[in-house]
Amino acid sequence: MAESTPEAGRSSGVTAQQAAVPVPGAAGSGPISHAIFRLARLHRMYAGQLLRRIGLHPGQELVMMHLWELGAQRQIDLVRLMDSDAATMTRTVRRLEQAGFVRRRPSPTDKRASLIEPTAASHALRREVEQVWSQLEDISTAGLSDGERADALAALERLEHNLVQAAAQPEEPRAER
Amino acid sequence: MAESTPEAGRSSGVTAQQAAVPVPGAAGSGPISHAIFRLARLHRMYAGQLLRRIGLHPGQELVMMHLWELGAQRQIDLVRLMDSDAATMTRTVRRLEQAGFVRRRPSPTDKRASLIEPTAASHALRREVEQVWSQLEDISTAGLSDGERADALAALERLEHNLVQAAAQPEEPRAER
DNA sequence: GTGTTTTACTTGCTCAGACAGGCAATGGCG
DNA sequence: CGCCATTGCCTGTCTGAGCAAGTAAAACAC
Repeated sequence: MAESTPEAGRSSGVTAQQAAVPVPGAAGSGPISHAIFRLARLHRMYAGQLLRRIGLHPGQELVMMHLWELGAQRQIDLVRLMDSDAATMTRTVRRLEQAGFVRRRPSPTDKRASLIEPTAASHALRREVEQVWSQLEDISTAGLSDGERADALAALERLEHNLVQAAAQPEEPRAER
Repeated sequence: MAESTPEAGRSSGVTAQQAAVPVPGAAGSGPISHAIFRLARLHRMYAGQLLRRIGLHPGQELVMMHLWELGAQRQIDLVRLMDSDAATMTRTVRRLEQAGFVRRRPSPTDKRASLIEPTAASHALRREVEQVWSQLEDISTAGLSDGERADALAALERLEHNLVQAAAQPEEPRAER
């Protein structure tokens, strides 16, 4: 009785089969929501695998990309760019610093802030990170025509827009609207 | 110089503005991938907020939904259903047990395994969890026609399918096959 | 000047998630 | 029967992430 999925084999690394049908009945109540959940899970998992190969943890690559692109930034700037958390950024920067990818420099104008800048050693990573991103994009959009990609992107952004809107209005403030 | 986003305001709770434009240049290299990332982030954040109100952490609701629907399950079954991790499941079940939502019962046939079953107290949660899911679905798909929802769902599943496929074949092993 | 508020950052807690290691029960095979 | 690989579960460790609280500097008051 308990054995429902006879093919459920490997449990580590890249499990593919189950990810396709994780929640049997719950999918009925919220198909889109659930699809977002599954897609996010897979995407995150895949990105994590690719990033680990180059010595980064998920999230760290975003910090590095911003730094490479914009140059030295304060932590609060990184927080706002990534819509992250100040506490998380403190620790992420510290780990990137320990890994030798970033360096801290006191801000010349603000003693509270420190400027985070990428080290020379980190530049070797840049290519690899960009490769990971393009690889992830290729995998995700494999077999899609340009039109289909545009449609998919539009759909994703539409959903995102809805959530952003909802986040802006915590609870429908008025019945009419 | 460091002040690039003048409107960047609140930093706690539901930040909406930045989420719409988090990665300026990186979005160019991987628009779909990045849209998935942003959507996942928002969706996760919103689900987390709704779940916290009913006393659950993200992920716990999935365990409970499976238990409500399928009845007592071994941990390994839950792991496979959710495509989760055995270690994570150990701790999640322990916390749900401490919260009084599940109970452990030794398996009659396998001394290694224990059966996890929802408590009577947990049934009160079921409605709330289902409400959270439908609320999340409503928010995500607000203003979408039936056709648009179907399109969005298809797009999400198409992307998911691609990632599942890619996960099944770690690195293109052979050109033919 | 002094006082208050805001800002930048840090630390503490708790959670999920991934990985590695380990332990005990299971089940197959000679 | 006994050996041995597998299975189910647990612990330790590391990561991101969220929330709460605290510190120090800055900015803005008066």
